[in-house]
Amino acid sequence: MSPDSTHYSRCHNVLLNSPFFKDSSAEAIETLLYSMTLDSWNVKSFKSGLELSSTFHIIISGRLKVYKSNPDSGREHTVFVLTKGNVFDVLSLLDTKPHDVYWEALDAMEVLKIPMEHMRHWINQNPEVHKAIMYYLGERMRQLMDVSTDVSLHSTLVRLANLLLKNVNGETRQLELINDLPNEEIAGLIGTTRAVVSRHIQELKRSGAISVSRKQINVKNLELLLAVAEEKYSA
Amino acid sequence: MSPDSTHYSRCHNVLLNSPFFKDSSAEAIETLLYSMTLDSWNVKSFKSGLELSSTFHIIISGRLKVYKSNPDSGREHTVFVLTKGNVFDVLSLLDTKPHDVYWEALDAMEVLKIPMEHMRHWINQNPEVHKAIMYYLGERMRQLMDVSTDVSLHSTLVRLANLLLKNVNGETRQLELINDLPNEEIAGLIGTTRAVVSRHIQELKRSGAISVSRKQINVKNLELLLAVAEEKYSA
DNA sequence: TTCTAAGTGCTACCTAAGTAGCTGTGTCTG
DNA sequence: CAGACACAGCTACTTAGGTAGCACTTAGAA
Repeated sequence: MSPDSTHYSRCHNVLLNSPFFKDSSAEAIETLLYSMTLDSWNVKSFKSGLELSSTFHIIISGRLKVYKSNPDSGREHTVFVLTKGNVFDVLSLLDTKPHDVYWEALDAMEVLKIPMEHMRHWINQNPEVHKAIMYYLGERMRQLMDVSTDVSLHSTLVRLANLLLKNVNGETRQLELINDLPNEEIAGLIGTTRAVVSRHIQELKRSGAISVSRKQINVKNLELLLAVAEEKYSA
Repeated sequence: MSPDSTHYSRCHNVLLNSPFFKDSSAEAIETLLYSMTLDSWNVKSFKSGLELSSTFHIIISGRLKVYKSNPDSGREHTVFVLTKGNVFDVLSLLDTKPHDVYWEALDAMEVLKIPMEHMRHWINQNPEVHKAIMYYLGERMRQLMDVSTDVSLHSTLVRLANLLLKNVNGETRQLELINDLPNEEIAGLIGTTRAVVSRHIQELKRSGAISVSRKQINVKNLELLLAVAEEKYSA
């Protein structure tokens, strides 16, 4: 991407604010940006592990879900929702082992891409980024630990309440990142099915914790939602 | 630990073979070993996140389970079983955020310990280890991804079969790492309860896939077990 | 050796969660 | 503007998995 592209400053900004590039020098980032290409993906674009093992990506805009699926039952479980400044696939960067994870765009997206080998080379040239990368991996691992035990330790109602709490902005009380997702996607996020989510949303609505309109959940009573999440209140 | 300790060569060997120290020079490892202390832990020793955030550990012998628990229900879910050459807590190494995970020794253990700050300093002095650390983290993340979706995508029977398959030695057909664990611990590993594990073990026994004696499972029919794991056979 | 605790196997029961299917409604597209 | 989809809500039903409790066995400590 050339510095005189109309998108350049926007992309540059995303990189500067990305936790992944926290310790990178401005020069290093500019060098990197120079060898990257901006790409547009439609909503619901689908990628599998194989396709992404040879190209490294950085999200400029839009959301991407990372999920595993069981082809027999058709069930899906979303592990992450990645957004602006996040990178993928970080595992393919570390080694070349295969990886049975799928990716799907939740919105129309803009991504910067670069051949995996270029990225590895850039990292070797800029060893000061190792620290930020490890920090980034730590953050991801922390999230994964939570996801991994969530399903067996908590009921679906509690998981739903926790999902809402994790994504509600303390100030504005607005849902972020997972707003405007259909029930089906919410189900994937907490490892259950559409019907069950719908059922629990009704419960939370009836108890006054939330209000609902099409593809939109509003948190009405944060304390109540907290009580549900802590298994103190059974809705 | 001084080089003339009776345990020195054994510890030295573990470090040399640890994936975490793969890229470290012999000198660097010796320097590190010099400022570490060997400690013995009893079976069932229990540590919480707080205690381990200020000291870094390497396992010399014995197994350690890393788990999360729900104090209300008493349920536990084991995320990892760490063994010789593994290190903990790797997350506390990367940042200082708290971490609600628990550790418990499955056997009597020997661990090498060193203050977290010392370890961080040693890593800074030996940047060539960054690569091995990232690789190690990648491996852990891969495992976590599997754990995280396992519970919602597969039935307990399938998870049990998978657990056995993952830990069976292809050559000897012996269970490794998780052998001699009581049903209760196996339950924790697949995110369910003792009674359910017992039930499914009976099923697998009846179908001829495994044979069982006290705290011991033997794989009898690998193909059958594979069929169960792939949801082709319902036992 | 005896006694206790830990571990397993099993019965009977309960319920949260999953399945199937239908209706009405809002939204996008041709 | 019309038709097709996508989505939410709801009913009725099924079932895997969780709970409780007890008897028997084995291992290890006293």
